[in-house]
Amino acid sequence: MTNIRDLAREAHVSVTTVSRVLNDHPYVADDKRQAVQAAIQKLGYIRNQTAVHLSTGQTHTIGVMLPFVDHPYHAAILQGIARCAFEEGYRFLTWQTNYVESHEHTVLKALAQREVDGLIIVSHSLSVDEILQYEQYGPIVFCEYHPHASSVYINHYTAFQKGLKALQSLHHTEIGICLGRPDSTNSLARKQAYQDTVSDDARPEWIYEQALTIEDGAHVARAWLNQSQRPTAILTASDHVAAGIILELREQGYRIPEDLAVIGFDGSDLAVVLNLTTVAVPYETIGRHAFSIAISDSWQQHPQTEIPTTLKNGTTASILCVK
Amino acid sequence: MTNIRDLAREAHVSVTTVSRVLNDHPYVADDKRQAVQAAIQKLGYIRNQTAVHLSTGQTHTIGVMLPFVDHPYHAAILQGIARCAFEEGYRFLTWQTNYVESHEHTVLKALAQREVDGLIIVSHSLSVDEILQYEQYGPIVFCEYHPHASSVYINHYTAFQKGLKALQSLHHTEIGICLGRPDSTNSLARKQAYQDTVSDDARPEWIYEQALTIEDGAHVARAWLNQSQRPTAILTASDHVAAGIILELREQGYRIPEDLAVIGFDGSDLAVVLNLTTVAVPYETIGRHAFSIAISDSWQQHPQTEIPTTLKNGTTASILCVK
DNA sequence: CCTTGCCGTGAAACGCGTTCCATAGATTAA
DNA sequence: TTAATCTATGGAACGCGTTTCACGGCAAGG
Repeated sequence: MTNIRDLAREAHVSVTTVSRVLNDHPYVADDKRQAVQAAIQKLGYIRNQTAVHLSTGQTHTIGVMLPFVDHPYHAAILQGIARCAFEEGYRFLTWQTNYVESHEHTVLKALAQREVDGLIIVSHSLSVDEILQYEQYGPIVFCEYHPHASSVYINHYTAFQKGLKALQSLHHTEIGICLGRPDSTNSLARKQAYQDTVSDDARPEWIYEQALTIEDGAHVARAWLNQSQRPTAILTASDHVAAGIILELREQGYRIPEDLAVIGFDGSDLAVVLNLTTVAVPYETIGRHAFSIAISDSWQQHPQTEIPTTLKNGTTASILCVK
Repeated sequence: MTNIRDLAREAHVSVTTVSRVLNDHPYVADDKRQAVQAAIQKLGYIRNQTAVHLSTGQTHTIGVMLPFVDHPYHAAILQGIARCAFEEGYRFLTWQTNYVESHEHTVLKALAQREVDGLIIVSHSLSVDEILQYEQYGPIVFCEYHPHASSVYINHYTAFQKGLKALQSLHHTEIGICLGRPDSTNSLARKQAYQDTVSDDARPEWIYEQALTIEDGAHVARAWLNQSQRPTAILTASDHVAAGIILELREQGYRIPEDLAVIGFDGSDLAVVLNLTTVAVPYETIGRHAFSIAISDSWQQHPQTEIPTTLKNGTTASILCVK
């Protein structure tokens, strides 16, 4: 493997000059520049990026921590990160943690070990304080709302409220909700929105937890079927869950939305094919913003960027469109 | 930032000994080992991975080239790679190329520049020969069949044939197919399977190309509607396209499968919610295999690993299940 | 004519962990 | 008892690009 010292010898210049040519530094005479370029051609030189990384102390790489890469919601954020990273000449490393804390620590350590210049945390189970201890090693940007950290987020409180109010405007008073991991930041905000919005009508047995997948949705549907007092509408925290509920109930001969109105969350392809009413979230935008904060200096101010959501009409909340 | 020389000074040993402690080398006396560990604690030393990479000439990182990260099919492969990478203590970098050749070159250059130890190519538009020129810099594993390269693949010919034969066994003789990028390796194999399997009934106007997304599926449906001679069944190359066709036709008042039988491809969530008959592909398995080949020495023999597919019954090819 | 200041160039240090090689005492095999 | 190993340890080179600093030359400002 030829290196810049070989080039310097070949071109009869110093390594400094070679480095200048490589980095387009202006203070190089034309003849020397050409001599170096000729040497590069002749010896087939290829720059060793690892050496650059060590020398500059930067890897031009951002790490992404997320529980699963194959959930459409995460994939869409990755998409945004990927786009932005490419444009900026950055790379990104993805770590799938499955919400295992030791795995999350591995990721944080990678920042400390300077494997990456910064970290984007899509979702996590470690406490924010614990994570923020690593901020001394580089920027950490959350894709969730955290008041004392850089965060790009959607307001799950108002987003959920949007869904609930839509159901109320369709004269539903008996409304249930589905949540994912019950103690996650997002779930807490959603639960709060539920309690505040339906207030007197809020019922603990109408809060279905641990609902993340299509199968979980089917479980929810069966739980609903077994209840003596059933809500007439359910707002879910993901299109997958909404899909599971709808499929299971249709299977059992129930009609959507006549027997149960359902609203999804995400605005995924599933919502398109099932014509779900859903709270659409621009995940790609979240990824883009998170990335650009991670590579700028602005992260030090812990900027808060709220990304708006929109209610997208389908036919699962009401045959008539929700206005 | 403290480094191993600081540690050596603090612990009154040589840097070599420090390095040995860090790497669990046996030839270190217990007292020295403890002295070093104490120094690590005291000075808060954190290993600089970049220096390790430069020194060892390995990055413990594999690059993944794919056109889009948010397609479920690619996300599932990534999932497999992510799992395997984590288990092996490797990292992976994802590059989204959008099938742009210059972007693909960027990825290949990264291998040459030793940013990654190897490359997994999920899908590409550059020629295989061009890509293989970079094999001198490290392993390159394809997730498609290429006889002269390491590849982990599903046999698109037999997989497609499976779908076609299922339709034939349902007494369809007028069968159309949807393809993605018409000249991709996969499409060529599929086209061949089509021509061989339906032979006399193959019709160029029943080969719908450039069909990749749900919307593309809707286009196909409209094209089908406008044809005077229509196939009675369509085998698609992705569940998205199948979904698009079905939704558009249902919208127009047609019935699936009575008016048109449809079979998808991938075995994605869409297939689940629409109860699609589909050719299920274990993408995660592909990712796992590709990764383990990339980090072993076996790639040099250009191993060929075929991953089997299965036909999954739904209700879009026949009300009765396909046997 | 002298002082700034910019241009062009190179030696050497730097970032930092790994590893080859030499050294020396302690064992074990012969 | 001697030769051959094994254990333990350190110096120094290595991987390789970047950057600081110093220096000579030359043009513009005063």
